[in-house]
Amino acid sequence: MSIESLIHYFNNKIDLTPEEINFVKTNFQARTIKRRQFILQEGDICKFNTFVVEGCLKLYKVDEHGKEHNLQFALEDSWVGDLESFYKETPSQLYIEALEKSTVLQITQKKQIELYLSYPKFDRIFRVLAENAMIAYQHRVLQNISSTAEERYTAFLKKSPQLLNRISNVQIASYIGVTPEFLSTIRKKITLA
Amino acid sequence: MSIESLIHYFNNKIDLTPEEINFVKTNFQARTIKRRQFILQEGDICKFNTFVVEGCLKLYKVDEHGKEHNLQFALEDSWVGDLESFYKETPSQLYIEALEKSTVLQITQKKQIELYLSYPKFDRIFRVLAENAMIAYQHRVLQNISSTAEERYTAFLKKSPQLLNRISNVQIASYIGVTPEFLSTIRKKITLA
DNA sequence: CGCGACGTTGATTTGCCTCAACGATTGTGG
DNA sequence: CCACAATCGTTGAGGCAAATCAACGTCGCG
Repeated sequence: MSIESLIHYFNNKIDLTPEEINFVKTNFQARTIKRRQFILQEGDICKFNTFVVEGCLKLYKVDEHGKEHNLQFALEDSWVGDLESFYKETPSQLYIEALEKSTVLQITQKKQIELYLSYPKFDRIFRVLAENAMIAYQHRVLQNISSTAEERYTAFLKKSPQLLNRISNVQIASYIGVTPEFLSTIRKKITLA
Repeated sequence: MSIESLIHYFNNKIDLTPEEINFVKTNFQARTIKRRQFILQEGDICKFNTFVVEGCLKLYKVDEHGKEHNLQFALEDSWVGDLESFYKETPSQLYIEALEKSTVLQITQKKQIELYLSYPKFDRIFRVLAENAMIAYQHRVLQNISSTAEERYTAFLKKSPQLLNRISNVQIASYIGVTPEFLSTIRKKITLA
């Protein structure tokens, strides 16, 4: 059962009581997502907070010219969602789409709030998660401001070498903020050097 | 007393008990910072989480060419610190410097942890703060990837018009990720249009 | 008063984009 | 399971947004 991996994930951070385990088991819903299937589209309200058990999804925005800009790749044991839309119940500006066939566990906003109110331990767990995500985005802002595309690409490779085999260069280009064509010239330059 | 503004700030989110108020009063330390004074420098461990009562500070990085890149302006009723360095007790890569004479309230890492352990309410408060900060940085990453410098500047003006009178264009340029020279040509173009 | 930070302008350079084209992979429907 | 379509990765020519470098007047602060 995929729910076991979520229990295991939480226990790795702070041990859960039987009662908490029970709440998690009854309020997270398993779901399988096909490749190219969406679990969130622009204009929709983000109904779920999503934990990835297996597979890979991307969180991205489509700009006014129709171009996609990747904010996040969500792999095994990570969370994905548009938190702003999720908590405030406002229309999302983002998309979440599966890059591979994936299995996920989802909780509704109501139940997520109930989780916090009933078991404050989860305030702590999700506080730490949010802090770490914030720190990661800070690094990314600094990198976008201060580094060249080549530096961003090599930093990406260093930080996420596992993704190289799983994700196309088109997706990586969109994540680091360059066109696929220019990423190609970067890659050529690197292999020559 | 400046501590009252912090109590008020917390009460605006979730009402504090007398005991919690007492903990806050005894564990946050007031401090005044002169203009151009640092409360964090690269290489140091970030010893404090800082609440700004009055004034304005900037959080920034200096790159290998000696250029500054602003991550955050911290005004009244906001928090500033290098959370990564603060929690992990690792050397910081960032600077925090006062842009104006400021008064702040600071808590040490030990006491911040104690705050969470003794009063889980603060896990919730800081979870929400971290989530909101994360969302703001997501927007900034998307903007850096998908918008021109002119769009970033007008978005900045729209979101933070109060800052125009308080902060030099050099600082704003560093925040939106352009050179002061180019910001100047952007501003000229806008006033003409 | 004088010095350093600021804001601006202009000339030149460069990093990256756009558009177009092509072979190689991948995926999929019949 | 094959054939065709779609996506991917690459290359090249040309163009634009923004950086760099240099210079200069202004202002606020010490």
